[in-house]
Amino acid sequence: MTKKLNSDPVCAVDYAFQRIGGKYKGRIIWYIHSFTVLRYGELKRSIVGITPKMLTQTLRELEDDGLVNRRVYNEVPPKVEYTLTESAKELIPFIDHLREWGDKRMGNYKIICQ
Amino acid sequence: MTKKLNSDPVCAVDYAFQRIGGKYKGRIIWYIHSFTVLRYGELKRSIVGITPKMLTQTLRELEDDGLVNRRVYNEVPPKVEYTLTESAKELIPFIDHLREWGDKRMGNYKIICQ
DNA sequence: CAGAATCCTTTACGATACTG
DNA sequence: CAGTATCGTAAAGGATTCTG
Repeated sequence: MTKKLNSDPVCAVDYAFQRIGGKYKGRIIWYIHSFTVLRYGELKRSIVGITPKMLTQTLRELEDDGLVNRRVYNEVPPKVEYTLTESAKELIPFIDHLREWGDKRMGNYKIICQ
Repeated sequence: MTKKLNSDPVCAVDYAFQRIGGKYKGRIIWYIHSFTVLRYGELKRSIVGITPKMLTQTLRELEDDGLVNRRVYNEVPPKVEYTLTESAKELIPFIDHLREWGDKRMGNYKIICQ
């Protein structure tokens, strides 16, 4: 199973934050957007330090919420590609805004991302 | 003490989400923005179900992160007002966009907020 | 390669009572 | 009114091992 239900959202802001909150969701969406399409292993290498469990779990939640598409190729070795849905793409301009906002204020933390 | 350090953000997106994540931050920012200025008790009544502990803790984190101003009047009974900083105001278009996005997709949950 | 399974730790959050 | 303090629960996240 993917995850416990979040507590019911009490408003749209709340609802939205529940979908894209969590430790990795913002980054995952941003990375997939940056590369248009990413395989599981590529994501794994991009999100430094994430465990396979968390990556899978987070991707499933995003899929369940209609934010990412999961495409499985029937090959050996296996190949799975992740892309953003149209719904998720609507979020990009403002995740970008958020990124700039964060960038301006990060100061010390200057580990590069993306 | 207000809170444990979040794990170090690894990029600007991450950094930003850490500042405005959590169960109540989005809503608190949104409410203060809607009313321009809110007292502690008014916030308490707006954020239905929040405990004083969580409200205080969340407000302190927002203050520490430079997102809200806390103004204390030296009166009896006490009076404390919260407003958004310029930095937080930059986030409003983003949160508004997010709110619209959430609103479009909420479906069932139609408890009104604001 | 792309994960699933299991177990465990940490952190967020909640209930309740009290105070200047 | 605007908080603190203490204690407890639940959810999020991590480590490690295994598999089709």
